[in-house]
Amino acid sequence: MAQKTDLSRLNCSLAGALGIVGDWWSLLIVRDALLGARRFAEFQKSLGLARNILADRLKRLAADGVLSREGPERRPVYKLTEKGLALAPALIALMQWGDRWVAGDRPPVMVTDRDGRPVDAVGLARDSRPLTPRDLRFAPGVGADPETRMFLAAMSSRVEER
Amino acid sequence: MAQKTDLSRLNCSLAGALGIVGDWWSLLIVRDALLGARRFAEFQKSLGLARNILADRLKRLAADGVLSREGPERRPVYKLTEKGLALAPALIALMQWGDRWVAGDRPPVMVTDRDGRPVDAVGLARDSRPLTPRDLRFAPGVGADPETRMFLAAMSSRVEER
DNA sequence: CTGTATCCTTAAAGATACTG
DNA sequence: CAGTATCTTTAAGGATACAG
Repeated sequence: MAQKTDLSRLNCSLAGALGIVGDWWSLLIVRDALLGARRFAEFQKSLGLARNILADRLKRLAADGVLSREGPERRPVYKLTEKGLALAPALIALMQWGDRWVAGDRPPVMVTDRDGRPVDAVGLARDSRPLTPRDLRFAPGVGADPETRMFLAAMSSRVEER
Repeated sequence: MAQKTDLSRLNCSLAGALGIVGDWWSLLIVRDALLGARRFAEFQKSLGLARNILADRLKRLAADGVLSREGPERRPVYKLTEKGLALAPALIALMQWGDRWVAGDRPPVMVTDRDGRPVDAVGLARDSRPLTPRDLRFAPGVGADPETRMFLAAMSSRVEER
């Protein structure tokens, strides 16, 4: 969509993440891979997207190191890399949000451990003590540019009213 | 982008979530709101997107109950609702993934508690015991349709090889 | 300041035919 | 089976002018 805007200029790791999995299909492909999908046809059938789009996304995700492409050239198998697996917490958190706020507490998919026991709600913590979103504060990190510092400084004064 | 595909047909809470915050700007707007942004001009300056796009996104996020629009008609203030605040774990998780895998451990923004101490990495757990992504399993939930059940059944046999 | 209204560009998505 | 190659459509996004 006329997206010439380069999100990377935003000096924000969220924007960086969205640059890789921020389109409408990539995260769903990662989801399917997490569920066990391996082959082109499996993703295609599950998601119902056009073949050329799927081919493009698989290529990009592999180029970005999220998926690996293994096996025979003619019939390859896609697997999540460590980088791709590391998306699981974010992905599950988003799924849980959808369960609660979109699906009305009627989850289509239940996420469990190896023994079939439901996982906890993904939450925020500091030294393992739970934190609410209102407890959050933000400060410039080592990668902050001057603009980010300005913005955070301007915002910090009123974060309390949240 | 020629997106006629209705993600909601996917019977998946992740798709449902992406239907609301799955475009390139919405999550970044939520991020800014979490950081303390309140006004139209603040979002616009921070993100640098076109005014009409921002207006559209704010409208949609408000319609979806993620933001509330308060105060004077002429100079309203946007705040996160509970539903919007509930996105924080997913948003922070994605930001942390970007910190680690995109920004190369040079986070532009540091997330802390009220006392300025960094929050924990958002992770998966079951009864407060940490879980790795490879520990995850999936089963049909109460909202699963027949197609989802079929897919999960087909995938479950090989989730072990992950 | 906070939008709305237009116009324009472009890239994303879909459909489909073809190939090794 | 797993793509590639084309072609077309359309909606997202940008720019800008205008308005309350």
